[in-house]
Amino acid sequence: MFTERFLRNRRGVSLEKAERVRLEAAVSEVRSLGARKTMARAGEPLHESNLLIDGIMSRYLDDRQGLRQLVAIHVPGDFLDLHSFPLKTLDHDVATLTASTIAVVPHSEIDAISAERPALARKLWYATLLDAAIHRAWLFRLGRLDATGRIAHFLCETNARLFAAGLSDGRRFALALTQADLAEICGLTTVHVNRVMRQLREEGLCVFRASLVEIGDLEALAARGQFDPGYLYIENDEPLRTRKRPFR
Amino acid sequence: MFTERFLRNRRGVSLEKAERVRLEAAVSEVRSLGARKTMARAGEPLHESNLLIDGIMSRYLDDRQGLRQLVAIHVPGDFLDLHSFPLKTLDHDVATLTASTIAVVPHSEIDAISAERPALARKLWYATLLDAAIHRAWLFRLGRLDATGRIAHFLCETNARLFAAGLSDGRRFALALTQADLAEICGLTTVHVNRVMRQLREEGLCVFRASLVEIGDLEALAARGQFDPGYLYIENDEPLRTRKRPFR
DNA sequence: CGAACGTTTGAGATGACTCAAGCGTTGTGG
DNA sequence: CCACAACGCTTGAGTCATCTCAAACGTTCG
Repeated sequence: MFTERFLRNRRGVSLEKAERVRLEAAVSEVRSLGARKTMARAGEPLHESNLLIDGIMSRYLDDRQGLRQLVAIHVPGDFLDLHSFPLKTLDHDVATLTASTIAVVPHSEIDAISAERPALARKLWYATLLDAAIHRAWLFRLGRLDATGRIAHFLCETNARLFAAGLSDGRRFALALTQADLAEICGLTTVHVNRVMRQLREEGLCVFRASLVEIGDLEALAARGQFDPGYLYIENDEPLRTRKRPFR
Repeated sequence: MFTERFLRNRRGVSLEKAERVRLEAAVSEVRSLGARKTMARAGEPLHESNLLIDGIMSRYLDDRQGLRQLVAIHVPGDFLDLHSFPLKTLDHDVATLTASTIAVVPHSEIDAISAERPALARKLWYATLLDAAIHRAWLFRLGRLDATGRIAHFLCETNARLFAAGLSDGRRFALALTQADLAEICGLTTVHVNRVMRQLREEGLCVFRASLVEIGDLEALAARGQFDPGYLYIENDEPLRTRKRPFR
């Protein structure tokens, strides 16, 4: 039940019944966190990892003026900071964006799992590498796309991830982020995010209002953000696939 | 001998003698590759991973106009595309930048290792998460730093990584990249990279000429790029540490 | 009702880009 | 051994995307 969305709809790693039972048994506690709360800080030694059950969380790095760069967001089903199991400490901070519920898994349990069940351990490894693949897509976004492309790419990605988790129908989903959050994700200013959102709205590509994203033209939005869902390793991703179109 | 530099000087994961022997035994072949050769393409099913022994390699994503964004570079000691073991296919291309030598490790061997030696398997996992930590630093670089900061940050990072591998004295190292490579790494144009390099040279922070990087003022360079080596998990990183200074 | 927060819009500044051209070095074939 | 092509580096001039600063408006919540 806690693990219902974990690795859901990912190619080649569907969890067997026994594995799911084992993972459920590893949960020591369920916690609720308010919106905008820090959960872990860079450098702290950690002894547990957390499965996100509900809510949106973020991982970020601060610059020397106190501005943030988000390096990841997490949606329900993600195994948060599983990275801290091999690494022991994190290189970044983790915080909630919206109010969230997490299932706590002590590292000692993951230890036990990796000795008992190499196949399940490999699926946990896979989950962390999916995060790395998403990091790479974010690098592409920041390095090669203009402001409109970055927002378009992010919205397509989030649509796809929520679709895999069963939280988007492929066109429409709840997302309680502010324009300032989008700015910290896309390396832009809030003001400019606002102008881009207006443009996307006026062109009919996407409307983001009252914590609801409605994609008007997925094909055009994906083209604008040069988005291809391949890196998310989603099984049955037909509703997300679009014809590749030339840029602009 | 192939694994001499693998995880060298990383906190908490020094390889035991027996582990090193096991890993050496897993190498099926050693290959040489010329400069600028593609080694693996996105989407291809892979059945082996490679330990980089000598040379510089890159991982990149193409945009729709054929421009590249590099998402990682690899230096000797890195386990290239170990990601492909859990993921089966990669989401990006891998290519040499300079002529390189690699030790091939079949996935079947990694499979055997993860059943036989959970502790060593966890060190392999750790190595892939180090890549992810570096991705996050690159995200910070692209999202929050200006052109000069990006180049400064990249040069500090590369200095630190080569230092860990025993290939930099902490101030001076060989690096056979072109300004066009730096542009693809930092999300800039070649022309602008050239202007930034001149500026760094004129300010005495760093000279990059004839495939040799000489850092004139590491403290100032690190401050300019807001670089802190923590995310590289390097043991005995004193020569790399600098006082944190306000930006600019 | 007022404070806090998020969104929206305008005007002007600027960092990085584009286009264009020249220079130096290296490697190769005649 | 020279000529020339290929490549990488360098510089200039003009343009444009995004930022900064500033202010106003709407909504929510206590």
